[in-house]
Amino acid sequence: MELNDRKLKILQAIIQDYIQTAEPIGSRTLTKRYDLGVSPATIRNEMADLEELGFLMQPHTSAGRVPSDKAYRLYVDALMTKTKNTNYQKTFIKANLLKKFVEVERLLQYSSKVLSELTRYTSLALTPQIKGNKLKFLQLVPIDSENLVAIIVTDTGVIKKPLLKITGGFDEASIQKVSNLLNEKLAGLSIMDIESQLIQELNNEIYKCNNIIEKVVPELFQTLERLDDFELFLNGTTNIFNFPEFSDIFKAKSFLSMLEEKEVIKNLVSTSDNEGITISIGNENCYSEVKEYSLVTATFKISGSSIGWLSVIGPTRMDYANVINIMGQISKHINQLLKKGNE
Amino acid sequence: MELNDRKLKILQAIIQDYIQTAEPIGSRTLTKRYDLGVSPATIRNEMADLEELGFLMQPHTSAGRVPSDKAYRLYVDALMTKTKNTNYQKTFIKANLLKKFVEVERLLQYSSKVLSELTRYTSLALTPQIKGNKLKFLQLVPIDSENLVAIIVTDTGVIKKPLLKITGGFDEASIQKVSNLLNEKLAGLSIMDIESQLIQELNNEIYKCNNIIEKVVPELFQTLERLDDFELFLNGTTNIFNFPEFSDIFKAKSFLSMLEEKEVIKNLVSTSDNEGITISIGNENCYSEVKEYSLVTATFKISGSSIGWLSVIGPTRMDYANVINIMGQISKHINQLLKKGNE
DNA sequence: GTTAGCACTCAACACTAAAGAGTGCTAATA
DNA sequence: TATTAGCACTCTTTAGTGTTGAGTGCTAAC
Repeated sequence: MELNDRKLKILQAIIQDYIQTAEPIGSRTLTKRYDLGVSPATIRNEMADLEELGFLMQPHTSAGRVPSDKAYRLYVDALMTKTKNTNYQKTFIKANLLKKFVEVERLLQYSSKVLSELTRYTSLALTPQIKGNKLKFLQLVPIDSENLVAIIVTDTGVIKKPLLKITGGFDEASIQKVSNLLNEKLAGLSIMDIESQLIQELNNEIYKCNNIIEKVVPELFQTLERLDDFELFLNGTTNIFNFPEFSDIFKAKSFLSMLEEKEVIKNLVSTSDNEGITISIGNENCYSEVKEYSLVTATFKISGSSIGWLSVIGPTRMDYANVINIMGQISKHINQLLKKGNE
Repeated sequence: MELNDRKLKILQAIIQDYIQTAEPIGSRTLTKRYDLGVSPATIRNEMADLEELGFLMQPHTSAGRVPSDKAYRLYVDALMTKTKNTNYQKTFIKANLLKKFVEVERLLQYSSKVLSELTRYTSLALTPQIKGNKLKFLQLVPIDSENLVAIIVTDTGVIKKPLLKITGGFDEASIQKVSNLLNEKLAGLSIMDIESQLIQELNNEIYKCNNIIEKVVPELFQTLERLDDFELFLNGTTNIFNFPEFSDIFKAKSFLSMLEEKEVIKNLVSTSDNEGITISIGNENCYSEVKEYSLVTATFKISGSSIGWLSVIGPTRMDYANVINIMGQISKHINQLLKKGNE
C-alpha cells in the first residue's frame, strides 16, 4: 500500500482541520468541509488505509480520526503550505522588537514575549551555560571597603556582574593590579579552562600583589561556578487555556508543571544544535514529560557556538505553518542585530 | 447582639474547618468534629446570628456556612492560634536559604522559592524601583572599542549593569575621567534627582573632557530610565492546583492570568509600607482582580526605604497561622543577612 | 474502483429519581 | 429562659436511563 496523491490530500485535509478544531474528524464531515471529489465511503476506505500506515488514530471505535505524530512530521516536511507574513505581524514585530543590540539575554527575553503574543502559544527563551564561552573581558570594580563587583563579559555577549565579598577588606590599588593581571591572563580562555590553568599561572605571579590575590581568586572561582547556569524565560504560559484540549484541569496542570521543570526544558531546548529552526513533534522528544507537546526552536549562534534559543511549545496539533513563519521573521531580526552587535 | 465567647468559639471552629476542607460546614458536622458542648440546634441559632453580623455566608439555602472576609480578619487579628516551627521547616530553611549576603534581588528570589515550597502556596518576590534610592557608586567600564558597561550600585544593595553603546567609539582615558567625574558628582544623590541636577552641573565641567561626556551622558540617562523598574519573581504558581476550589478551569485560569498582570501585582504588593508582615484579605485589596485572594506580605527596609517585598498569595481560606509563621522565620533570616551586608 | 445503504458503536446530553447534608421553625424540656 | 428534639422543607450531588448524532465497517449495486 502506498501513499498516493488522494491519500495525501485527505491526510492534509484531516491535519488542517484538526489543527483548527481539535475535534476528531469523520468521513462525512470531511467531504462536507473540503472538496475532495469522492464520497464518504471512499474516504472511509482511504482513512482505514492511512490508519494502517500509522498516520491516523481513532480515540474510540465510533469517533473520527486524529493525526498521529508521524502525520504531523509528514505535514511539516512535505504537506504544509507556507503562510505569508500578514501586515499585522509586520507592524507588531516592528513596534515591539528591540531596535538596537543590547545584551543577548535581554534580546531573547523580549523576542520571546513578542513570539508568544503573535503565535498565541507559550514561548521560551534560553541562554546557555557560559562554561564553553571565551572570556572577553574581566574587571574587578571595588564598590566599598569590603565588596567588589566582577564584570565578566564573554565573547558571546553575555555580561555577568557577581558581587564578591572580600572579608577583611582590600586596598584599591591592589585590586586594580589584580584586576589587570586577571584580565590579561584570562582573556581569550574559555571559562571552563580557567580554573585549572589559572592556579598554575597565578602561582608564579602571586608574589607581585601581596596576599590580595589569595583572597580574591578563590572567591572568583566559587562565583564562576555559581554563575555557570542557563537562564530561562517563559512567556504566555496561560495561553494554553485557549486550547480546548486543556480545558481538562489535569492536562492544564501537567502542562504548567512541565514548564516548571526547568532542567527538562533546558535539556530539551538545548539539544537543538543546528543554526536555524528545528521542529520536534510529540514522541520525537526524548523526555516523557514532553511527549504530548511539540516544540519549534530557533538556535542562534555566534562564530559557531550557541548563544541562545527561542522556542514555541504547544500541543502537537500546533499551527506549524504560522509558528514557523513568525519564528522566521523574528529570527531574521535577531540575527541582524547580532551581526551589528558583533561588528 | 454581641459576639459572646460561644459565638467566637463556633466561628473559630468554622474557620479552621473551612481552611482545612474548603467545604461549607453545617451545624451537625460541626458538633461531630469539634467539642462545643451544645447541640446542633443551638449552633444553628448562633450561626444565624453570626451570618447576620456578617461573619458567615451561605452559598445556597441548604448548604453549610462559609466564613466571610470579615471573619478571616477577626481570625487573623484575634482568634488564630500561632503555630510552632516544625523541625522539618527549620531543617528545610537552614538547608535552602542563602547563607551569605549577595545582592538583595537574588536574596529575595531564593527566599521566595523556599517560601512557596514550605507553604505550598504561590509566592512572589518584588524589588522596588530604584528611582528613590541613592546612588552609592557608579563606574563606566569599557569592554571594547564601542561598548561600555555602567556599573550602578545603590545604597539599598541593588546592582545594575546596563550596556551602553557609544557610536563612534571613545578613548579609555577619557572614559576613565568621565567615570570618575560622574561618580564624584552623583554619589549620594537619589536617582530621581540625577537627571535634572546632572545637566546643570555637568554643563559647567564639560570642557574638561572634550566631547565624550556629550555622548555618554544622554545614553546613561536613557538607560537609567529603562532600568528604573520593579523586578518580579514568581514561584510555585502551579501550587494552586492543589486546592479544590481551583479544580474549576475558569478559576485556575483567572488566578494564573492575574499573576501575569505584573502591574497589578507590583502595585498591590508595594502598597505594604510597614516593615514586617502585612496581611490583606480578599476585599481589603483594592484591585478587583485580587478580591478573591489573600496576600501575606513581608516588607524589608534598609534605613527607612523599602528594598523589597516577599509575598504569599492564595485563596482567602489561606492557612494564615502557618504562612505567618514560615514568613516570620524567613524574614528573620533575611533581616540578619541584610544587617550583615550593611555593616 | 466507487458509492449507497445498512447495522452497529459509542460519547454526549438531557432527564429523573434518590440520597444526603443542610436549614428554619415549633414545641417540649431542664 | 435558654436549649434541644423533631419535622418539613430545600438544594446539590450522584447514579441511572434513554435519546441523539456522528462515526464506523461491510456488502451489494452501479
